[in-house]
Amino acid sequence: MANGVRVRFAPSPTGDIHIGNLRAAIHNFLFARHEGGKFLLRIEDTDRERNTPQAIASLLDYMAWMGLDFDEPPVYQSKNLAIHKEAAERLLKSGHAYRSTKGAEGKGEAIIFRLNFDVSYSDIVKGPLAKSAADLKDFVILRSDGTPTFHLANVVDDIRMGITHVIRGDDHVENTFKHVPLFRALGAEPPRYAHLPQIVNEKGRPLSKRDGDVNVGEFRAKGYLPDALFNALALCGWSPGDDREIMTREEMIEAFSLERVRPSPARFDYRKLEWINSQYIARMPAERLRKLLDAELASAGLDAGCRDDNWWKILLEPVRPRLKTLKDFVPLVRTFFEQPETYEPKDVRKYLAEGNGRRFLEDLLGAFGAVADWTAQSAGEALQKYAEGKGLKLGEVAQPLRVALNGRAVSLPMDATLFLMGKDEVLARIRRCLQRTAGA
RNA sequence: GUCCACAUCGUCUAGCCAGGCCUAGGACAUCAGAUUCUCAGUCUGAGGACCGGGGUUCGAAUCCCCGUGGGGACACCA
Repeated sequence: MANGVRVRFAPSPTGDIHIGNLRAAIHNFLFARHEGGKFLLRIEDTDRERNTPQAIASLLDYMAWMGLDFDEPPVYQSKNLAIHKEAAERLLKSGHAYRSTKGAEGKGEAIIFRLNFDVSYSDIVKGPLAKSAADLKDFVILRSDGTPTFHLANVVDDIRMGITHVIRGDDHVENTFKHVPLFRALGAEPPRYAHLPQIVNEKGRPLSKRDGDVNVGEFRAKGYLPDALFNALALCGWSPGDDREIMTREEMIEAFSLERVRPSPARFDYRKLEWINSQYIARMPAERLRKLLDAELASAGLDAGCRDDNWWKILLEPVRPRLKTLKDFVPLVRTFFEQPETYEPKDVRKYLAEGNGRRFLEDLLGAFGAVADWTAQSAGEALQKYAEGKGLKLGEVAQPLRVALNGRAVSLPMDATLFLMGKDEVLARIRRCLQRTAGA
């Protein structure tokens, strides 16, 4: 099924990947995989000042993080400079271009491509597009300093790489009227084009850095999973045509087609990404999740070294549905590593000062103390039995206990909390709370 | 200003190309109810859209025209 499809993602490495570009990369990837073709990477590193080695390393790192595996070694555009120049000279000889100093302000002669004829092409997502000679004008392909412009470099490299489909943002639609004739003048058949709609912000304008959260790095830092981001971005401008939204990569590959990409701009839905992320967390294998969460603890300076498999097993179940992102984890479990610094006054008043909360806590000291084998089940049962014995609803004792253990009336379910905290710690915290809130 | 596309719930979209199956489907978000030891989650339900105007047609969200709106492109940037 190798039908010769070759596509490329051609970012200029400026340190981080904008989600608009990332979406283009994803669609290129999906298309290549769907067609059984090749997905290539070309690093457009001709701007030497901005394109540092670290920027390139970070680009490669993000590609790997997203699982955007390319099929051939990356092509570095900066290495093709001589070839670009040679192409410009060939166009000069063939009469497609000419030398001129126009608009250069004394910089010397540049090579200009002659564009004085009608151009048309058929875009896979936008349909047939045409421009008449009157609306087109000659353009520079080789600057007076001998360096190629984007248009020349882009086209020459695409020819060299055997690119069959160019899938990119639709801010390039107009450029294509330059690129198509360039391909022909260089004796090559132009590739098929698919221009992806822009991703816009709240105001309908293209996403810019000022909007915040536009770079992959920011999403990674905020605890989003690469697969969730991939899924959300794949759905940006594209849909499988049925009602599926959460899809595995294989399902997306299977369903993907450029014909189904919408031509109109799309706002990126951050809330939906959040939801998608929570879905991925909910479905993720426990082993992987544990590894990721362990890293979260480490970066928060919390040592989980002494926690065993069972501890994690008990923890994961109630934690999963509470995570929208990985960053929600530490606040949920900090209480298992550190005593509460303060007791929420509102909760103290409601659950300890006003009712019989303090009495319950004192009783619980005994009830818990009597539990020999401390598990989530046994600790939970002790609590339940105590409540039943008093003719109380579980909540009536659970809430005061929450305040004593966590400093506030919100926590994971009590059975898990009791176990995860450990018997000694539970008893110690109850005593401490009784002391600190005495007379409150 | 010129040229080019675009326009369905608050948002992302299905439907449009091949007009009737659309009293316009799904998802996120919102609201309500249920479950419940808190918070989440889950389940059930509700509200919510074819930009406007003309045409074509027995019939238009779907085809055509005009208008409007927001956008893109007009560099010796990429």
